[in-house]
Parts: sequence; C-alpha cells; structure tokens
Amino acid sequence: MKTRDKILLASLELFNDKGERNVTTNHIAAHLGISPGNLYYHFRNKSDIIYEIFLEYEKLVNYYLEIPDDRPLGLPDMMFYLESVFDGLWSYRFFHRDLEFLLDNDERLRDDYRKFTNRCLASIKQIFAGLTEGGVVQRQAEELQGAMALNVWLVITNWMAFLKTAHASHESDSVSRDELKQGIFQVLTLEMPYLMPDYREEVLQIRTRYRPDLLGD
Amino acid sequence: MKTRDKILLASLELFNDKGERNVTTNHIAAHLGISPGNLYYHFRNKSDIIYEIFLEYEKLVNYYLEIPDDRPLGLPDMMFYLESVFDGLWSYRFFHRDLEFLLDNDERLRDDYRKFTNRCLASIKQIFAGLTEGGVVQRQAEELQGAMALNVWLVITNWMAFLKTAHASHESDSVSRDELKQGIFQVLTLEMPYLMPDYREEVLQIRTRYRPDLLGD
DNA sequence: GACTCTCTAGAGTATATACTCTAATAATAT
DNA sequence: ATATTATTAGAGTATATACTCTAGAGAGTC
Repeated sequence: MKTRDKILLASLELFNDKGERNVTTNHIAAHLGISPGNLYYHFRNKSDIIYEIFLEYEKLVNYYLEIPDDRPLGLPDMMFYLESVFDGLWSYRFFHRDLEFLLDNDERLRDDYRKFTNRCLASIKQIFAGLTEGGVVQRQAEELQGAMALNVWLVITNWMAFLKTAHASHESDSVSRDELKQGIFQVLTLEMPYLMPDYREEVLQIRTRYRPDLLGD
Repeated sequence: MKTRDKILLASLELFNDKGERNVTTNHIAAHLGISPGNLYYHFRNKSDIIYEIFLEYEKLVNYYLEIPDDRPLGLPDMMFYLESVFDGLWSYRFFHRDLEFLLDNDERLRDDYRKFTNRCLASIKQIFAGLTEGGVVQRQAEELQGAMALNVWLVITNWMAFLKTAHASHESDSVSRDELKQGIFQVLTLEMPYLMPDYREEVLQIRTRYRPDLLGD
C-alpha cells in the first residue's frame, strides 16, 4: 500500500480510537514507523489529512444514501438505510466528535460539511417521501417534514456522543459497534407515530432487535 | 467581587465565546489582568475551574427542572420548562461543545455528568407523565417513554452544536440566543404526534413563534 | 512594631505539538 | 551508467500551554 494511503488509514484508526484532539502528527508517524518528515511530504498539515478522510466519509454516505426514484420505498429499504448510515457513522466515528473544532480550523471543511448536511437532510426527506408513497408512513404536512428530518439527523449524528458520555468508564473506545446500532432503536422510536397502522406491529418487532440493554443504569 | 468568582465568571465567558479548547489559563488571567500565579492560587488546575462551572450549571438545571407533584401539568408548564432549559443551555453553551474531551480528562466530572444526565432524563419522563395527567399528551406505552425522553434530550443538548456547524461563517460566536431558542421548534415538532387532538392547533400556533428563518439555506 | 495569614505578581519551567530543513536513499528515465 | 525525480529519515525549531516557585504586598492581631 502507498505510504499516503497508509497515513490516511492509520490516522482514521487512531482518531477513532483516541479522538482527533489526542492524536498528533508525530503519533501517526510513530504508529506507522515512519518519520514526521515523511508524513509531511505527503500532507501539508494535519487539517489536510482530516479533510481527505472527510471526503472518503462523504463519498461513503453519498453512496449509502442513493435513493431510487423509479419506485416507492418499503420497510426493508428503510432498515437498509439505517443500517448503512450507522455503519458509516461507526467507521468514521471520530468525525462527529470534535466536529466544531475541526470546522473552526478549516474553512474548506466547514463549507463542505455544511453542504453535506443539507444533502443528507434532503435525502432523509426524500426517503420519507418514498416511504409515504410506499404506504409505510402517513403523509405529513409539508411544513413538518423538514423539522422531522432534522430531528432524525440530530438523533443519528449525536447518538455516538451520547453513548460516550453515558458510559461509566472511559476505558479506551469502550463503545461497541453494537451499542452504536442501538441508535436505530432511537430513530425507530422517533418514526413510530408516523407509521401507517398496518406497519406499527412489524416495526415494533424489528425495533426490539436494537433495544439497548444498559439504558438507565 | 472576590477574585475566585471573577475567575469563574471570566472563564465561563471566554469558554462560551471561544470554546474551552481555545482558552488557556494564561488567557483567563490576562483577560482579568491578574497573574497566572494568582489564578493558580485559587484553582489547582483548569479542570477544577471547569468542574466548578459544571456544578453551577447543574444547580441551575436542577432548579429549572423542579416538578410539582401535587398537580398535573399544563401547556404553560411545558413551555416554561423548555424556555428555562434552553436558557440554561445558552448560559453554559461551551459545556456541551467539548463535552467528550472534558469527561475524558476528569473522572469526577464524568461520574457527575452521568448522574446529571440520568436525572434529566427522569425529569423529562416525569414532565411527560404530568402532561399526560393534565390531558395535554396522550398516554404512551411504558416501553416508549424512556426512548422518547432520550430523543428529546438528544435534540435539546445537540441543537447548539448543529447550529454552529450549519452556520456558514465562524465569525466568533455567530450563533445568537434567538437561534438557540429555535431548538424549541424542534422539540415541539418531536412532541406533536403525542399531543391530545385538542391541543394540536394551539401548539402548532405556539410553535410558529420559534420557527427558524434560515433553515435549509 | 513584630507576627501571621491571605493574596498577588511575574519570571520561569517542563513538556508537547505542528511543522521545517537538509541530506541521503530508492526508483525511474534516458 | 548517469541524470533526474520521488521518497524517506531524523534532527531540529518556534510556539504554546499548563503549571510552579519565590518574593513580596496588604490587612489584621497581639
């Protein structure tokens, strides 16, 4: 593998493990057994590394959120989107953690992330539209749709942070992929009242698969 | 005012303005025109300052979330809670920003914050119970209540972060108190389907007062 | 006036961090 | 083989940051 790619991979791994704030360029170099000079030959600075990782993340999410416009959506579609999005969230979980600081220090990233957010929100709305057409969710007032999508977005992107703060110990990376998936439980809770009555039972059923076991300890 | 209190006040102000990560103890001292030595005479370290500020925040929120148990709750109660909580959020807005890092570096704070979260979640559930009794919201399955409360909590505590990232410019502290209050719009959106039909119109009405003007730009 | 206790100044320190510079080595082209 | 280019090592630097240490000023007490 090219050194450049190794750097990106190691950075992502370390960021996810320890948080961007706790990982220095020297750490990354040391982790790979290369010199700082070598790292800076491939990247102008730390922000550049983060930005490239963001681009990968963005690409992945865009791929996950491709929505067929030639057919309505069903329950399996919805679950597929949820699983995919939380998968992406897991792979790049460092990102939403130090987000504000990252955006503060890289204008390019800030602009791109803003557009990214808006695209995601649009996709969520589109998914709801598809599900409405598919008879899974009830038709909602136009006026509510944007705010609903935003709430879904808030729950999804901040579930990880909540888990981390709710955990008793901070033993490195104590949040597991499974726990993250419990965010799906929260999103399904959110959607419950909007479902067509026929689907309520089925979704409640699916939802139990994601039930957190530790909540409220 | 005592130097000790001045330090707490100035720290809170600077943290809110620039983010905890961007404010050093030397900055705080310089801002007050006192020496670093003086600052460290009053506080053992930066974590201690943060911890004391957290205690104030906690006290404020606890005060706001006192819930009368001798009567059911009405719509005005609900709006009062929302307004209060978002007020507290505004006054200590730095806190939820670098939360994960703060908790990683102060075990005492982590434990306290965890308990704080659980108390808040319990309060939210209690408020829902009161509103149910008051005939404002429909009775929900026991099983849903915890997850609903958690979603409300997620939206409330992360609304600020969303605003910051959604903003185009990072011109220092460009998020206003009014914009923060638009989080109430989101929470009301969340609650909408659970309301008793009689209250729907009124809440929709109230909700328009908090409508964001910039969303989706 | 001597003594004590609280508070403050300010220079200073150890460590960390992002990043640079030079020289050398490996790879490739001619 | 030689020239050129891409890659790497590794020592080094400027700056920042959390925090320490010593000395001394004020205020109150005996």
